[in-house]
Amino acid sequence: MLRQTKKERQRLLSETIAENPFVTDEQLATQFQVSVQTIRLDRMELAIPELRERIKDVASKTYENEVKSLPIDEVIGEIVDIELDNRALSIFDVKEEHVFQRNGIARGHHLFAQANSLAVAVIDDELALTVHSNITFVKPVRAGDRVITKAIVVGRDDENHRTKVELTSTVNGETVFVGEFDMYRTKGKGEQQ
Amino acid sequence: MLRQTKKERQRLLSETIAENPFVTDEQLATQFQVSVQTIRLDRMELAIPELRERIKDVASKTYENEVKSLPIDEVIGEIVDIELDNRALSIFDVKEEHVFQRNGIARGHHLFAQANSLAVAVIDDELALTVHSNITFVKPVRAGDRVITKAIVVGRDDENHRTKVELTSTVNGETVFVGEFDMYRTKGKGEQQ
DNA sequence: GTTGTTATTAGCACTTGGTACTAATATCAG
DNA sequence: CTGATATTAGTACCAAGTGCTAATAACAAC
Repeated sequence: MLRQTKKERQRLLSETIAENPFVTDEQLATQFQVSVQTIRLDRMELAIPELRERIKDVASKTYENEVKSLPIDEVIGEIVDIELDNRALSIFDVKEEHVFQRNGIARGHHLFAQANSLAVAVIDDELALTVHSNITFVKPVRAGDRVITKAIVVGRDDENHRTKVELTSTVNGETVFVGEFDMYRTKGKGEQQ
Repeated sequence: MLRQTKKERQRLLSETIAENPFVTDEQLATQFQVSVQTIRLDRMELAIPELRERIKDVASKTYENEVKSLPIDEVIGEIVDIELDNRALSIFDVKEEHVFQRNGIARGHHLFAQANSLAVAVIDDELALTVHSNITFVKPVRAGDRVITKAIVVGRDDENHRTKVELTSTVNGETVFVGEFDMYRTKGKGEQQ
């Protein structure tokens, strides 16, 4: 072969373009010391679109995201059972939009959101805020999984307006997430910040 | 004047392009019922670049803050500065949809999401997952607040694929959130490419 | 009405970064 | 040496423009 095998060049070409989609065929031709036509043949074989299309793709991806801001709304997960100041249960179906594209594992903050929502909901008070929490992601959760989260109120200190809630999330009976939440509540004694 | 004053058309033109930078002069000409040349004169007077430049701008904005371990679109808040495996900074503007209607205080999981996203992003690895975290909501955050979150990688244990990241969020210089995140990463020592 | 000014439209050459296609040449393997 | 594969060259064409000149059109003022 010449300077480099075709295969090797195409491998590097893919990488180069992935790293910097803004590169033109001409620049690539110079870089790999081949003709522009060769680069074009390579792109065709590798099904890599032309510069403008690549840029457009990058741009439209950003644009979609800027518009939608955040998909987390009111309560994450559906509360199916609740006994105020005692315990609560919610269900959250993990979908494609909740997972990392790269590895299909649910982003931690969605599991946290479900737990946090439930911790807030279980407090029988007008105002409940999370003050502190200690959480562990035990096992990866994937799209299609149904996460069942259980909140149990384990302690209450009205002196300091605090309530402690323990959260456990499971998928098919297996624990995937555990957390301890310290919640602030107004009721009990007076003021608020 | 004709159908519309020049001023009014140019005002709408700016708006239209701001809303959708992907529109061509021809489409604009049809929309405003004028010739393509008029649109071009308008763009020139308003100093609005051509379609391709606009798209390139949008694309490069995202690409500037390129993150190896994670496409930027999966991050809550905008990453404004990053030094992989060292530190990162993101900005998140709290809006009405992020707060409790009842008291106007931001829901904890939004702050967590920003912190968690940033903790994932700062890891220079293909796969980064939150394993454990200990967080404290120091002070309530409200709609309109601009939350600046800083992530600092404080420790790394490649034996166990773990990296510890410290997160601090501030609003107007005041700390509102702190957290310690234990992250899992695939690549251990010497496995960097 | 005629004149002046601004606004609009038309047309042409040229640019970038390509596609699509054909044809020639180079390189290597058996 | 021959055939397959790889590479290069060259042409016509496209989108979405820029830059330029020139012709109209619309309206306002005198």
